[in-house]
Amino acid sequence: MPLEAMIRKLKVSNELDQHDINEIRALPIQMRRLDADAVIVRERDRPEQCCLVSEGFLIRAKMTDRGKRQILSIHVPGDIPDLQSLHLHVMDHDLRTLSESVVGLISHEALRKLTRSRPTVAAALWKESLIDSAVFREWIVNLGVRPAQQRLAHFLLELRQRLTAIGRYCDETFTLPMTQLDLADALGMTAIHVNRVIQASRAEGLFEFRRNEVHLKDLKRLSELSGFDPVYLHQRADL
Amino acid sequence: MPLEAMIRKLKVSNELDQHDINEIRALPIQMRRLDADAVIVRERDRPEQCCLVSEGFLIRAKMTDRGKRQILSIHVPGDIPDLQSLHLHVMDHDLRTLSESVVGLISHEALRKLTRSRPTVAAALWKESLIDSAVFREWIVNLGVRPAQQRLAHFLLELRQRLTAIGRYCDETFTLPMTQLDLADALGMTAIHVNRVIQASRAEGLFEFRRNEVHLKDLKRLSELSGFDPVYLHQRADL
DNA sequence: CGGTGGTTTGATCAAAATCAAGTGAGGTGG
DNA sequence: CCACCTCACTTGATTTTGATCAAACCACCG
Repeated sequence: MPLEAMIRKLKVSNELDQHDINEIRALPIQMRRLDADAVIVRERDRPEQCCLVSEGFLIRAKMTDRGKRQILSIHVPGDIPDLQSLHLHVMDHDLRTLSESVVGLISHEALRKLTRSRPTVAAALWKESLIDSAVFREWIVNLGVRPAQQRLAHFLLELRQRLTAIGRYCDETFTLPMTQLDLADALGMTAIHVNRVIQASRAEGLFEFRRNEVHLKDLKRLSELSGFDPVYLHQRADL
Repeated sequence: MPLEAMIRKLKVSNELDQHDINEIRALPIQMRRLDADAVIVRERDRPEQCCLVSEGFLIRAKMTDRGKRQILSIHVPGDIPDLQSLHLHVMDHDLRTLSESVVGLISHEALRKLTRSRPTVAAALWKESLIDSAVFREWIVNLGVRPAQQRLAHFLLELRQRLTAIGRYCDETFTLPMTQLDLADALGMTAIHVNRVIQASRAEGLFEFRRNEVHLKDLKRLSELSGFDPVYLHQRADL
């Protein structure tokens, strides 16, 4: 049922009619279970299909010539993290699993056929990639101007918002299968510093982060601190 | 002739047939001259048209609640920096001129009509927005992992590459109407530090930057230093 | 001329990186 | 069942990078 997750996700920002939905449901999809930390596509690959997340967490990341890694985004069920490969034929970054995951592979051919036959779906997918872009912009702001603690808080609040939209956030708690080193590579800091920021935040009663579980304890102060404003996620107002 | 610049730009990454090109040429466009540092659209606006750059430089930027500014991207003739507004109705950032500029405004309505009648053009525009996204990703890497001097060098080399594609780079020299403060806001550092990095780079014979003119003196060392690799710009191989 | 915006310099400070050891929990094999 | 291994996390000491503060300087412009 990963296509259901995709439909649900698309509906977060798009209007689709029954016909569109039926055509999406009819997409040929090849399910695949993947271990944690498995490579899905690598920089410079030329994939022939897109990857729809069904279960688990994925990241996109880029390595520099100096051997440093920058995590570019984190992906949750319903996302199609390599949708861009439909038009950009060479990958400019890696796509990997964070945790054990289930993904559905959909061939570019099938997707292209769908976008030709259903312009509304094409527009919805285009829009998804534009939201993806908006998330990158906010990530730039996060790295560029926010100090470490605010940066982490903002990251967590974004994730909270996105997980809420797919019904995977409740009791102010969610799963986040990232090590402190992963967080460091996402937030442009060192693991040691991430650790110190986590401890400081814990001491201040902002949130707990233990064994891949995040528990947000003071949403109000977290959003003041981080300046998180969900406008850039372009979700429908009624969510 | 700003539509010619757009066509030229689209051709950098796309194949368009004569019919497509004719339809693009037929787009109704309203030309406008703008002063330096003029606002085109602001965060939270809901624009009804897109802005095609004809002459000059534009930036996209976001302000935080703390009053800090992060520049997200820089735009040159041929770009449509707010193409995303076609599908994302609320602006999540500002678009302003850097220098005195000429832009062409094209209504969303006309663009939507064009994308419906010419699927190839729709795909080309989608692809442009995906390249935009790829540029954001590299910007994230720049902010996240590269130290100040490499960061600036990378920024300049990207600009060089993009200006070359539109024929505005020659003799290893190009116009860059940014103050050191603008550079600072783009690169996530302070103007003072930008100044020191520029001076150091000048002393090392890497480049000169005076009165809005950049002169690259040692391309080889600049690219080694910055690790610049143009793959992410997704330009056609034959450029 | 004096203002103004941009650049430059120097001195000091703070945030985060780096270096160097730990601890501690879970998993494996003897 | 326990020794031990590994990976993640934690702590402390030290250094570096870049930020902040303060004050010129300089060129262009009205």
